[in-house]
Amino acid sequence: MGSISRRRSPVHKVVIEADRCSSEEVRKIVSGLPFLQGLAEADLIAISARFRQIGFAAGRTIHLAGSPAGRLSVVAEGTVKLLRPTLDGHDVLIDFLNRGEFFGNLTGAPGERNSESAVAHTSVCLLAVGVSVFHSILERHSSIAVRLLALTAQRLNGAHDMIRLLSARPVERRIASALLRLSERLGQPGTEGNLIQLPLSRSDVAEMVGTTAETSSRVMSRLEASGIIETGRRWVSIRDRDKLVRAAKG
Amino acid sequence: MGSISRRRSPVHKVVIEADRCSSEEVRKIVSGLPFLQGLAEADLIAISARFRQIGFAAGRTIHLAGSPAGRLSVVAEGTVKLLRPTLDGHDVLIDFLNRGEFFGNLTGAPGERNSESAVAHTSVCLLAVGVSVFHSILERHSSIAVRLLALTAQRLNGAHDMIRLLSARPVERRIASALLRLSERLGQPGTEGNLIQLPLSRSDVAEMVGTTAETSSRVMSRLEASGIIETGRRWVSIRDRDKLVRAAKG
DNA sequence: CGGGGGATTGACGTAGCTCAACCCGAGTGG
DNA sequence: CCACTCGGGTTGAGCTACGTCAATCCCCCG
Repeated sequence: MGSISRRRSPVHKVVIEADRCSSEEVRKIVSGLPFLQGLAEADLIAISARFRQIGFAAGRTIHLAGSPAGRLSVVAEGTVKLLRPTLDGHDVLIDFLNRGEFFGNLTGAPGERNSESAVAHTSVCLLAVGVSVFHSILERHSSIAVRLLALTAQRLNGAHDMIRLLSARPVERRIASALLRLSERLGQPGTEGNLIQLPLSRSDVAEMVGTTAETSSRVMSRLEASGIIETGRRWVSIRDRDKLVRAAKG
Repeated sequence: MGSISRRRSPVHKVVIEADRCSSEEVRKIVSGLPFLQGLAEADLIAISARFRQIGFAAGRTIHLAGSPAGRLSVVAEGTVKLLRPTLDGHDVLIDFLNRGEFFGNLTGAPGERNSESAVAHTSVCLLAVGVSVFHSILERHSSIAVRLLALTAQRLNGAHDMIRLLSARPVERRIASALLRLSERLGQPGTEGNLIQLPLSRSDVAEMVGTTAETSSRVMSRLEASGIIETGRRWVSIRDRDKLVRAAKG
């Protein structure tokens, strides 16, 4: 069936030198941010100037849960993952954030603490502002708060979706739902179905749906054997969305 | 051990006639809303006037997931539960909302749809505004958006906590965590430890942590036998928080 | 070429889902 | 005020999904 044996990961690889993003596009990215739409050109330029860029190599920790939330960060390039530590030590993978999505201190309130750890899943470039600066921006341009509110409500919605997903009981249902969710958020239609644009290991999936890497491997092998997905080392592509939806229902 | 045999539920019972809340306190409640703090007296009064009160008897559906999100509602009295329908039909209990908490269309954007069903868990009194009115309030008093943003960020935080909780694996851990969460949000210190101020059945707990009513019953019996909680028909009280925390760790 | 991280696969034991019977307490209607 | 009913809770007996431990393989990268 089809051409399964694609050797290399089809996921586009993000490479950024350790401490720099490509400088030229910063302004463009900032201006393109969803929560800054509708501002006057002059304001946009002023605001852009307040963001600093920071790069992280894949795997580096951006900040730890519990640390003081000193800034708001926006993903300019690459993927960040948010992890929340459990009471018994290890981490739960809460979400992946891609270009344009933000994390850290959303409200501009001083004294907050990060409630999750942020880790560079690929190498990433971030645009960041300190809380106090961000707070003053919010005060000045209140329309931003309205837009941020909408985006945060959307994120809340996504989190509730995750909660729903996690209460499904046969693990296969959880995994199928998780893959659907990811492919909706990050999927790119291509020749071979819908590739999830993100390096995604079995353990990543496991940490997302609350199971073990072994079980996740078994389930995904099964899904692949049924022609529902196509997968390799750290990548997954949806081959038959309808069947995947059916698997998510049970 | 102690006086287990408390016959009647110690949870304070909310009774409201079917279609009305006690009218007098509406203004007071609206003025006390966290996201309206700091407004001028005159504005507060004007805004209060836009809220209408609606009562629901326990068990009635306030709105269904998928229906047009025509208003923002605030809980004035009683408890509302939010349910999200799963792909295979039944519902997942996402959260309980008590006095002062809001649900529905947070952003004032027209055309949105409710992403979860809201059900009166006890009899409730709601204060509601239509989206368009709410939108105009937001436009006019932008500080409200900033506060709403903070509250929504907090809710997002709570949802992420729920996600973490749900990935814990022995069911006992999930249930212990869920009870802790509830008691932090709703607990009231009393003679017999920390009572969760909310009618809470075994199935409620089950729907929250993604298990069955039977298992939840077994686990809670075990917890009671170990002197960790005290529980009866639709109520739960924490007797030994430390041990409960230990149970949540595993 | 060697090392390491990702993935697969097997064997085994148990947590917990399912089905089912049963009890109890609280409303409700006569 | 009693009887009935119904929803909530408990408990038991299987059966299986899946967690655990362990061995092996295979890319990828240095």
